[in-house]
This record gives sequence, structure tokens and C-alpha cells, in this order.
Amino acid sequence: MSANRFYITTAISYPNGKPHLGHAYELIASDAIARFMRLDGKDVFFLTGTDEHGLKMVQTAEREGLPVRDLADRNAQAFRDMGTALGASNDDFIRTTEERHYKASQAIWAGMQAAGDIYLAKHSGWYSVRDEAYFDESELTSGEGGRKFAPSGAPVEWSEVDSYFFRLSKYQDRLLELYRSRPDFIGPETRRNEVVSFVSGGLKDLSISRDTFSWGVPVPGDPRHVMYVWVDALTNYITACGYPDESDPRWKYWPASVHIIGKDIVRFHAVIWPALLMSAGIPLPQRVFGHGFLTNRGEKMSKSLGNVLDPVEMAQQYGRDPLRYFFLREVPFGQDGSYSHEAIVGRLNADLANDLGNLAQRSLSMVNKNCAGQVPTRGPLSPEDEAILTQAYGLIGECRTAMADFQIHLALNAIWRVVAETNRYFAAQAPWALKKTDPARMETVLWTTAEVLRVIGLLIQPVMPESGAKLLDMLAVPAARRDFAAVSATHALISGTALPEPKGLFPRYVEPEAGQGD
RNA sequence: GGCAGCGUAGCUCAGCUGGUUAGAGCGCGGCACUCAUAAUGCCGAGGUCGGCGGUUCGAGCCCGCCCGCUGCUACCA
Repeated sequence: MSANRFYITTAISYPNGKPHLGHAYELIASDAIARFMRLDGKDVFFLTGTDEHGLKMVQTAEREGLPVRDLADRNAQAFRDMGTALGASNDDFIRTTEERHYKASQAIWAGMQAAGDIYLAKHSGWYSVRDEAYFDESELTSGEGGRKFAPSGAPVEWSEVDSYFFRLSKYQDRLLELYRSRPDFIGPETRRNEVVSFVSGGLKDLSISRDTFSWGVPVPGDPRHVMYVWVDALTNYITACGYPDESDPRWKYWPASVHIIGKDIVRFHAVIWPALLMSAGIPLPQRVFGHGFLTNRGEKMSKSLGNVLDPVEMAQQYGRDPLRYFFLREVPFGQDGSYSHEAIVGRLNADLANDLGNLAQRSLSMVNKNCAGQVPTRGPLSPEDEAILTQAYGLIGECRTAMADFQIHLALNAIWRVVAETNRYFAAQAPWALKKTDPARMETVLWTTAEVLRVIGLLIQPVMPESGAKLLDMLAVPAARRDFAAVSATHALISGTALPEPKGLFPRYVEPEAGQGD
């Protein structure tokens, strides 16, 4: 990966159900990062997709009376549709049931095998059919008659099956060295600490195949087995780059700049994945970043609590851009966050409608009425004008710093700090009063405000692409001048340019009749 | 149990290598303005910085103990 390329992925979603807010959140955040990097001049490849194999898909399909492939097709489409509804700009959407992925998975398997890291053995342990999981002896509780039970209360039985294993244990030292030499490989830091602690405690070899079902990628040379979870799912990130064909035009994007994932699967991405890659002799991703979870008023979303919200419906209710803004501004990226209807409405009305929307409205409507609908005449700049402009131009640096560590909320904080400052500037300069006493000065104040709005419009595009475009449209900023290279005085608004009539940027959210609340 | 982290205004959180009257946003109270999406601006209320004890000329920031909370402690993706 050259310095100018940026490859970002979300985790691939397991589509045995409909997409939920957690999926939406990860996609929105990744999309904002991808868009930021594109606008900042990078050659971006942004990937998302679905992980469609495994027993649960088979079971869900049975329950619904569908062929499993039909279920996969239907639900994968639901995830694609969610992306559309949220404005995701992914360059590809990978499905692990695709032919290209079979090739890639079998190729990496072969690579690991060639390295001597795969062997066949008995996978044994206490298995709970209901939980579909193995449990360590220490996790079990004993009931009457010596029967043993999983933490969930489900009965367990001793199970022994043939399985291929990956020599994960062999990579402990190399992994620790990786974490030591590249401190930002895992983020945020708290996740890094956990992983280091975990690996330091020793690694066991990993069961990577099953012969108890067939819905998966066949193991090369032993079609009784399908690959189990790890190899199949993680490999998607290189499948999309054309692996194993290194002459594929996409191969240049590997290694990925960052895998954006939920905090619950950090270990798989920060331990197993690099080990698989090391084994197969493939370069390692630059970074792995685990975001937090969203809760509804502090409670986990769950069907039984009835607080599961459909992200597509939310986008319709609040607007795609405002919804994106809310989650990216309200939740420090990497930490858990809570949301509620009240919190969303509060943010939308305060930050979007009142602060930014109204700033655009109050200034641009004055321009429209008093400056012949053109970019105002810029006279000599006062120290106050210079100060606010300097702050605005300085934002790109702050945003770059924040986004380099995926601190999206800090970038937005910085932008809104300037929005607030601009409202103060506008009130202090009182162009409505200057209209009578010093029209030329009024024009300069309006020009300065419009120029700040131009910069704001450019910088909000990653998070709110439509709204950013709308604001830039109102300022007649040409399409070719909408990347971050334009965040400078060099590309400032030119006095006399004709402007369209301003339109509301962010309407206030008003409760529908007989407020349903949330 | 072990390891890691956290506990600062009603709420969500900032507080750099310890140093004058502990900060922001939201919420709340008052005032101003009327260009604007009943928007905005100004002022304010005011928290024993979880508790106790230390180190220090001086601690929210260092040390010890205690209380409370969270995460991790592998085969569910």
C-alpha cells in the first residue's frame, strides 16, 4: 500500500437476520472515514459485505423453509439496501458465497498448509447443542446425577469430531512482537491491552474445519470438511483485492489501512487474522480498530425488550445525514454509546438546525436580499474577520489529526466549535446594523461568513454528504473545488459570483402529531 | 479469583510531565437583540474532583488502603 492508498473494511455481517443498528453504525462510521480520505486526495477502496456460511444460516433457512442460498441472497440484499439507505459509498460488497471467495479461501488454506501449520486431529470438548458452542470444563456447573451444564443452563455432552487445526500457538511470540513494534496496530488502547494480555497468556491451536455440515468452503483435498469460521470469514478482506491473483488491479490496496470492527471481534482480527497471514506469507493489515456498542438508553438492544430499531426506518424518520451526524458526533468512536429519541432530536435541533442551519440561513438570506444575490464584495479584512477565517482554515489540520486515529467525534467537535464561533462573530459584527451605517463593511462581514460556511460545507461532507453538497450548492462552489485541497484562502469565494436563493439546510425536527416518542 | 481501566458540576465528559479563583457541551435561571429555522448573543447559578491516609512548599493529577463500576480471561459470528 502506498502512502496515497487507503483500504478500509467493515466486518462482514452475518445475514441470518435483518440488519440492525449495530451494523448500520459500523457502516456509517467506516463510510465517513472512507469519504474523508477520498476528499483528502487518497485512492480509497472501501469494502463491506456478508459472511454467509455456517450452521446458523442452515438452521435459519430450515426454519423459514428456504434453500439456504435463497436465504443468503435475500438477506444479503437487505444489507445492501441498508447501505443504500444510509448513503454508504463502499466500492464493493463481498459475499463469502461467491466463487472468488472460494478461490481465495482455498488459496490461503493451501498457503498455511504449505507452511506446515495445518494438521488433522480430534476436536473434543463439552458441547452444548443449544448454544452451538464448546465450553471449558471450568465454565460448567454440575447438576443432579453428575450432569453438566453450560453457563446458559443448557446441557452439554462430550463431543469428539475430526477437525483440521491451525498452529496458532506457534505465532505467540511473533504476535507479541507485532503489538510491541506497532503500538497502533490495535485500537483503541484498551482493546490493545486486552489483546496483549490475552496473547501473553498463551495460545492454543485453532480448530478451523467441520465435517458436520457442508454449507461452507470445502477444504482443499478433503471435501468432507468445510472451513470453519475463521479462515472463511477473515479471508474476505483479501478476496476483494483479488487474492491469490497478485496481478489483480485491486491487489495494490492490500495490506488494508484499517479493519473497522466491533469490539467483540477484536481478538479474531488482531490475533487470528495476522497469524493466518503470517503463516501464508501475506502482508499484515496496518491497523485494526474496534468500535463500541450502541445501547438504547443504556440498555442493550434486544428483541425481548422491544427496543430494536430498524436503521432504514430511522434514516427515514430523522433523515439520513442527521442520523449519521448523531451517531458520529454523540459517540466517541471506540467507546460505547447510548441513544434515545430525545438525544437524537436534541442534537439535530441544537447542532444542525439551530447552530449550522440557522447560521447559513441568517447570513445567506442577508446576502440574497442585500447583495443582489451574489457573493458579497470583500473589502479590507478586520482582525475579527482574519481571526474567524484562520480558525476555519485551521480545521482541516485538526480534522486530519483526529481522523488519523478515527476520532470522528473530535473532528466534528472542532468543526462545530467554529460554527459556534461564527455565530458569535456574526452577532458581534451585526451586519444588519451595518446595513444602514456602513454597507461596504456589511458586505465584508457577509463575505467572511459565507467563506467560513464554504469551509464548513467542505468539511462536513464525509459525515453528511448530501447536506455538505447542498450548502456548497448554495455558495455556488464548483464540483471540482469540493475536495479538501480547497480548504484554503486560495480557493476562497469570489465576490460577484451569482448565488442561488438559499434554502433551509436542516429543518428542525418537530414531533409528529400525538408524539409516538421513540 | 487474575489482569486492565474507570469513578470530576443535574446529564455526557475535558483536564498536558503535580503549581494562581477546577473547565466544555447539553440542561437550568436572568438579560439583550430581532439578520435568522421562536433561531442567536451576553451574564449566571456553581462541583468535599468516590472515601480515608500519606509524599510534597503545593495534588483532581504521585503513593497506600477502602468502596463502587466496567472490560478481558478463545472456537457464537
